[in-house]
Amino acid sequence: MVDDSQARASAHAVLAAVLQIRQGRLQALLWQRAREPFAARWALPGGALAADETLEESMRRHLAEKVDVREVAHLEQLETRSDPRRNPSRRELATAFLGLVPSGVDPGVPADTRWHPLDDLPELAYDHGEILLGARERLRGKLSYTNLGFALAPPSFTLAELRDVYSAALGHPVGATNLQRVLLRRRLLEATGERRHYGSGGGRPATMYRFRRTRLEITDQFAVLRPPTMTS
Amino acid sequence: MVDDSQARASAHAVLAAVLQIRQGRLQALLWQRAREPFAARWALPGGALAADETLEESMRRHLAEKVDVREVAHLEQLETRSDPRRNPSRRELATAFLGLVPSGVDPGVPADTRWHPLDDLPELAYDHGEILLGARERLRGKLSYTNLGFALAPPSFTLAELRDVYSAALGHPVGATNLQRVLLRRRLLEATGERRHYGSGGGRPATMYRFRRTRLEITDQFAVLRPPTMTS
DNA sequence: TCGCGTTCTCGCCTCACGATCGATAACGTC
DNA sequence: GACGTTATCGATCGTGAGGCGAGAACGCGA
Repeated sequence: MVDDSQARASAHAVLAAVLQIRQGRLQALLWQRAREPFAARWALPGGALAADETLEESMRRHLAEKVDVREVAHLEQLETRSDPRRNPSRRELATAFLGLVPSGVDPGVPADTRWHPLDDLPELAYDHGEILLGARERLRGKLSYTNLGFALAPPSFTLAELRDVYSAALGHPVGATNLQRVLLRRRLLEATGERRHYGSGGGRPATMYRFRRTRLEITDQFAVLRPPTMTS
Repeated sequence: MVDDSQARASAHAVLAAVLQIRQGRLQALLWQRAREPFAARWALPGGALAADETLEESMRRHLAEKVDVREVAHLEQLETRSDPRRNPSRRELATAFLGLVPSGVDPGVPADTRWHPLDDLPELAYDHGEILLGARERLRGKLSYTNLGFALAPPSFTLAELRDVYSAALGHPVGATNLQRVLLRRRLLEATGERRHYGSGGGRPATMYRFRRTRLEITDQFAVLRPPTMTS
């Protein structure tokens, strides 16, 4: 155990914005505080950094108390918050993370923990509200120029399902036709060979796809000022 | 003063990758360590976080020891490094920053401090080499979809000069024609009304431009999966 | 003053890519 | 087997980036 003076002095916390598409909406994992400060307010999962771990190790350790960490398909560091007054009781830095859980799974969570849609949030503890909105912006940006979709989509899916995932995450309608062409041209998707129905009624069965790679990759060099086209 | 146990326990540092285009090359501000560990190695400017300041305030305070901070046109937080072994002498977290100095000015620096081209670096202390390369990647990305060029370019410039700035920062040739069209279409540049010569000999004088805004702005919504075009 | 080299500026063309729409394919259901 | 439903694909359009070359605007020297 660390003694109290060390714990107070080191005071570095990790916080996760864990996001998942649930019921067609982008939702975040929050838990309700029991004690002061901010008793009864909702907060991001997290906790104190220990002496011998990296920030990411610490984040996974604390997340494990709330969800099955194996369900988290992507974890990435965001901003480190440092306002001396962000925690009223004591000076504390906090490094935020973005965690993504694929759609479809429903990890068991403790009694004090619940999913909340990002477009209908309660008031949050500390600066967690800002962190959450920042995490959503990061997600939206990276969905467009990386293969990050793999972390939100189920292991395999029809294009209609994938369209709904992207649409919920981005917050605006997305054309399925276009989504297919873009992701196929970038070679992000491959057909599994199976087919399945989307809705209840009949109709042509959709071919199922999966993401080829499940690690983050940059897939779109930014348009402007690209190096001279070297056509092979 | 903080006592030793607190200083050891809190051990959070800030580090800046300060970049500028000098002699047509992207260069970083480094200082040469006098003491162990890593004596005689080159290192990023920075220092310890104090108890009552934010990370950015701390970063500006420490930077002031190396350069005139008023010359730093942009300062933005990067990754927080947390490997327990990154500092061999003691556990220390470090939050990295990206700082940009406009081309043209030559801030006075202390005797132990010098500019080094990023494509010809010495071996650096700690993990500062990785930080520096990460900072360059961030810069290159943001140059393409924001107005960040303002922080590297002089207050006013010809298009040929601006092309050289972008070319040095991006590491590949950039067409002046195209650069003009892109930046004008995005309304990032405006003509100052003056004209000036670029090289030594004669030639048509170039019109001078400046950036309209000197705060970071996103200027290019990512291409993919854009919301439906709402033509006004 | 008149050419001449130099540098910048602008317009035209091409190409790649996103967006949209309509036609066709592949099912369930009655 | 006809019909509604859903998925898929191709054709087309618009837009923006890249490339090239003609002309514009200078300095300089004969």
